[in-house]
Amino acid sequence: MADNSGQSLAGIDILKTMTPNDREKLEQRCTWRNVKKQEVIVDRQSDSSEIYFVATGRVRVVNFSLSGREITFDEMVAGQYFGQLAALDNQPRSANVIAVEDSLLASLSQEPFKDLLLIYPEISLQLLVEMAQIIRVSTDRIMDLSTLGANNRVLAEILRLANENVLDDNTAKIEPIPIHNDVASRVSTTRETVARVFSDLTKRDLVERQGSSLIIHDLELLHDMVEDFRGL
Amino acid sequence: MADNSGQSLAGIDILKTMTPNDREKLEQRCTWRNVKKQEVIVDRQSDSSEIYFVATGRVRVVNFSLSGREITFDEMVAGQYFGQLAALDNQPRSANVIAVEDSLLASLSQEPFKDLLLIYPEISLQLLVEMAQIIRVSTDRIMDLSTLGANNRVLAEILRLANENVLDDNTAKIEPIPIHNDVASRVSTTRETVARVFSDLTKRDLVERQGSSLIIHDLELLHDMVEDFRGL
DNA sequence: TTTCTTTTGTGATCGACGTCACTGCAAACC
DNA sequence: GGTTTGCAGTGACGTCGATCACAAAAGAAA
Repeated sequence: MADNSGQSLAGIDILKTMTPNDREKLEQRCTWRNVKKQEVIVDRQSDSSEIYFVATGRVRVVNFSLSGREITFDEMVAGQYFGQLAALDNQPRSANVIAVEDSLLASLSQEPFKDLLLIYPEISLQLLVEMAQIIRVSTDRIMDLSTLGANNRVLAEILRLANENVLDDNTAKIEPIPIHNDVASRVSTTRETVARVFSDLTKRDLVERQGSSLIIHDLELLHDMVEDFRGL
Repeated sequence: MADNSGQSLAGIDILKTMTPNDREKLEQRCTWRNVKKQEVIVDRQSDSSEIYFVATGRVRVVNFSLSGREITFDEMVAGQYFGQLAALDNQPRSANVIAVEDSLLASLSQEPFKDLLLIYPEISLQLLVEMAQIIRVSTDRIMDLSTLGANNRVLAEILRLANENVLDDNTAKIEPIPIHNDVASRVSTTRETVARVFSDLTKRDLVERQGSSLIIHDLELLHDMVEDFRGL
């Protein structure tokens, strides 16, 4: 007996312009799949080409070097999608996607996806805008990797996290404190380096641990620290 | 008296599905501009939002760190386009674009460009595919920067150049020999490092200079050298 | 030719950071 | 309770490659 609970695309942002009717039809055409934490959803170099919608949960887009080093590209949460590259150009998958939480996914084959783009030009346009954003983020990351040292990339990442939750004008809260290893894999360094930066910031009272969250005391100073190093 | 010679969009690949009639109308709506070698065409952080088509010539997409280090992202030649990110999402320019040769450019404002996308869904689709390719290249570059040392990134770049002009199965020709500084700026290292790698390869007879071109003697071995280092 | 300018080749130095190797916690599980 | 597993913190060491500093070629221009 199939459990159809929650198999809705209503929460998928990029599909929001669809008529409820069309959306229900699309729900039928999708393959629904529950994945467990840690489960591999798509494998780099494989030649599948569906696009996936995240109904619930959270997935991570990562690659590994042959030496086993993990490089994180992005995380998609409920309402978002991934796998659009192969769905568009039919080339092998450019990265792995792994569930970081138990998740419910809907996958749609390449052909109906492309049909959808032709029927709904607004979806094409939104997809273009969101892919433009991905390119911008990648560009920034390439700049960071090319011009900043490992310590400063960690600082820059802390700054990015802090800016998502600014308190008053010069302090911010990061919650929960991210796992060092995850930070390392997002800025291409080692967990040791991340640990050293955190511990240095704490010693200099720029940052303070409060339970499960991290308070940044001087956002501007942190910003200047990154900028200065960019300049040197 | 305006010189309209060559002001045609006929050679622009992404516009090839347009009717000749529509294309001529589009040519009228474009702003045409001759730029000289070295001239700056778009400036990072500026808030212009046109898309540019390269009628003739060659341009380079680059950024600079505050310290003056140059990072090259891409080069567009006659028939290609650039500036689509800002045209799509209206955010500030993500990079600078500089002419590397005297070039003839057509620029089209955001609004008529977006209209074009709605009238010609095929253009939207091709744009999506080409932006997917940009993301793939960026992803690979992030992987290279994260997992390879500077020397091996240079090797990887030589390999990429070599694969564009393979002779028999295991040798290739690179012509003209690229300027070390340009290579350095494409793989985020210094010209000194590039010079050392080239001179090392020459000493080991893996590579040979013949006039203005570079012969790669053992493509496979070169490939393995990069792979090995990826693995370590 | 001579004189600039651009590009290349190479040695010496030195600091950042990846790696290895432990220790110390804390949470989870039996 | 004890034991296991995952995460965090920190020292010691070695090395890769950026930087500085010239010198030599090779083109361009005069």
